[in-house]
Amino acid sequence: MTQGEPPSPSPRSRPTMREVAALAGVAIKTVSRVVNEVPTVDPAIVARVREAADKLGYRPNLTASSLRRGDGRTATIGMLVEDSANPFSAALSRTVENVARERGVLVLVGSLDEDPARERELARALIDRRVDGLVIVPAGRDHSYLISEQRSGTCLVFVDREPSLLDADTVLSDNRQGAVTAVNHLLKAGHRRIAYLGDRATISTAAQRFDGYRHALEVGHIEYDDEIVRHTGASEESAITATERLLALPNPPTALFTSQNVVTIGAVRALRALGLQDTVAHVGFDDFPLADILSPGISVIAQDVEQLGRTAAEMLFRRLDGDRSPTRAVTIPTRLIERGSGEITALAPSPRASI
Amino acid sequence: MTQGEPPSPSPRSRPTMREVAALAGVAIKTVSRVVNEVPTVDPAIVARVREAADKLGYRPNLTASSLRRGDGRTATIGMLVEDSANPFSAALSRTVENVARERGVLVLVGSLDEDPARERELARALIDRRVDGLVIVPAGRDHSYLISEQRSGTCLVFVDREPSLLDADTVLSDNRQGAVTAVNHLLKAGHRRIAYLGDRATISTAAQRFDGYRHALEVGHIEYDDEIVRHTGASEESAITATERLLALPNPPTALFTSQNVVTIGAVRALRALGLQDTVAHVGFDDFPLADILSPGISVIAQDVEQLGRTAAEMLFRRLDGDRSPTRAVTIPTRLIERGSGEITALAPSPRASI
DNA sequence: CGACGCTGAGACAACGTTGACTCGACGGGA
DNA sequence: TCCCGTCGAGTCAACGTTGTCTCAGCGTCG
Repeated sequence: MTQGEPPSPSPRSRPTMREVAALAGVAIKTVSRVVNEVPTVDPAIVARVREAADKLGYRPNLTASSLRRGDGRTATIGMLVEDSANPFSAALSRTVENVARERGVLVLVGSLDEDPARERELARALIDRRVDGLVIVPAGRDHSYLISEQRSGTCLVFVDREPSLLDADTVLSDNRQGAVTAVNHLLKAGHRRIAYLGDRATISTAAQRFDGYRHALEVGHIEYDDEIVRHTGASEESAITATERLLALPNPPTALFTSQNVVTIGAVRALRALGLQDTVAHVGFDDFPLADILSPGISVIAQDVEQLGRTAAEMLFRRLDGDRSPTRAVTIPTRLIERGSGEITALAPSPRASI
Repeated sequence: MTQGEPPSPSPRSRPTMREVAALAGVAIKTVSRVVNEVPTVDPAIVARVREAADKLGYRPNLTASSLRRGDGRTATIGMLVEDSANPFSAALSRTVENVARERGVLVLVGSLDEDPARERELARALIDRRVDGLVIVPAGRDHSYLISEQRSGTCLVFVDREPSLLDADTVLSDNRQGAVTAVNHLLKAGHRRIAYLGDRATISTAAQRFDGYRHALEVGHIEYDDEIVRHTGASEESAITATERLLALPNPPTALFTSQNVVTIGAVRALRALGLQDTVAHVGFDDFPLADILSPGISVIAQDVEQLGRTAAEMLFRRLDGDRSPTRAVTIPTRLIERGSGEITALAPSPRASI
């Protein structure tokens, strides 16, 4: 296990402009000008300063620089997601990172795990580090604590879920319409008994998707039945249990609409464990990796995560560039991807149902 | 699309200690003491300062604070991964985030996309922001550019891949042994013609896994055959193509060892497209979500990502806490997970092979 | 009763950098 | 030839905070 020598016998501290200036025989300010590529410096001096900087391994201190600079910008933004290891959050933050990269901006990422207290803590921690702006997939239902920060000039953009008690730019998927599309798709395949399985109803996206579900049923003249509706949390286990219970009902659903990717995966597992994956139709909200490779492939309402992230990041940077227009709420359309599971047609009433 | 009113008519700047001090009628230093919870302040004054701070929405400026403080710590670390949207990278950075969280440290994440130039740029960008330390999954093969940074006191820990031309703490999976286990598993099922499909051989993990592959063959007295070895990049497309070509050979392999998760997924797709998923045995290196739910389930050599990330983060923080012991290289064992695809036994020479 | 220690708060400088200003040298036009 | 504008480099202070020192007030003890 042991490898090398002590990493650094004397961890001498980082060289500063002062030292570079001394070595190059110029004033600190001249070093500053060279570092910032101010064009009015004699090329010979530029060369001398560069040489001295390289020799010392000088790296500018952006922390000090942003403190002194007029705009106080740190070229860093914060991103708060539900869980950076979850594919949706990961794809979202990666997109934001890509947009930020184009501008030399780095991203501080924090995971909230659906904990409103953690949201506040992390938002504060980011603000204390003076990030230029924040992209937030909120966990909480009260964002008034951000009002003063917003007023102090921190730009905020909400993605995937809307802010509450706060006026801020927002980018959402068209959750309601997506759910309507999903349910209509199942109705078209002849299903009349379509279960809803989703995240906790306090989460705004879940609520919107549920609303779409109910709306589509209503338009389709299907009576709403509480018994086949489950607002489980976003955990595979609870989704599995809920699915098992639904299908064990005396009058079980012939189709499932699952409104979140973890829930969808739980349902997929449960259906396979019961051997019902080719019997019970299933459409999930949110695409997920390998959904196409299962048999049957899982039909989903795919969110355009790339578009969500890119739009949010671009809105943020537009604000940072001085855009003072009224806040906007942008809706990104979703798309039905047919892969098989959603195209299973309704059976004649099952034996169980006819008992 | 349009929503609210202008977000902030006058984006007045953030309150400072000076303003809090003025409002509370005390000296700036006293505010500092209250903020830092120095116990020698009169409770009445503490209350007055707190009130003033709340009223103004004061938030300390960690940027300024870390500049002035003796240790210059920013309570921020950097994490460079291959692609934060890839499940392996995402899980790794999430683990690091969790460890950091316990200490109130935030994580700046950057994706390298296997680009050594980007590695250098991002490492520099992080250092310029004076992160306390760096956890790196390197893309490049020369890390000497970090020597001076290391000497200047920036702590570095490498994960998943080792540093080159630099002595630094390292946490690796036991890649060679994992590959040996995979190949042995296939040998045990009777396979004698086992293809290797992996990432570019310049990547150290890929090289180690390839080495394990060769070693296991040698020990098993199987002659190495260049024809069934492909060092494709880590893209699904190239893995699909490579798999197709391998199986179209006059003497095709009866088993596949894929040495990286994206490559594994590509191979899985290709096998299914060819209808060979129940015929050709397959073990992949790296677990991936839903590997268990496919049919057959994909047998894998699972890395203990949690352990990798946690160990790396803990090593980093130990250094930050002043550990000056020699650098260490820790190896994390891997684990074979049997799910079906790796347990397919060798067939009698296929018709094609006997032509 | 006076010197002394202690406690709690303020004054001041400094962290590394940059904005605003200054100053010397040089060149061109009157 | 002289003055003024220009250009390039330097001086100084300040960003928001904290380490160090100072100092006033008070209680205590010989």
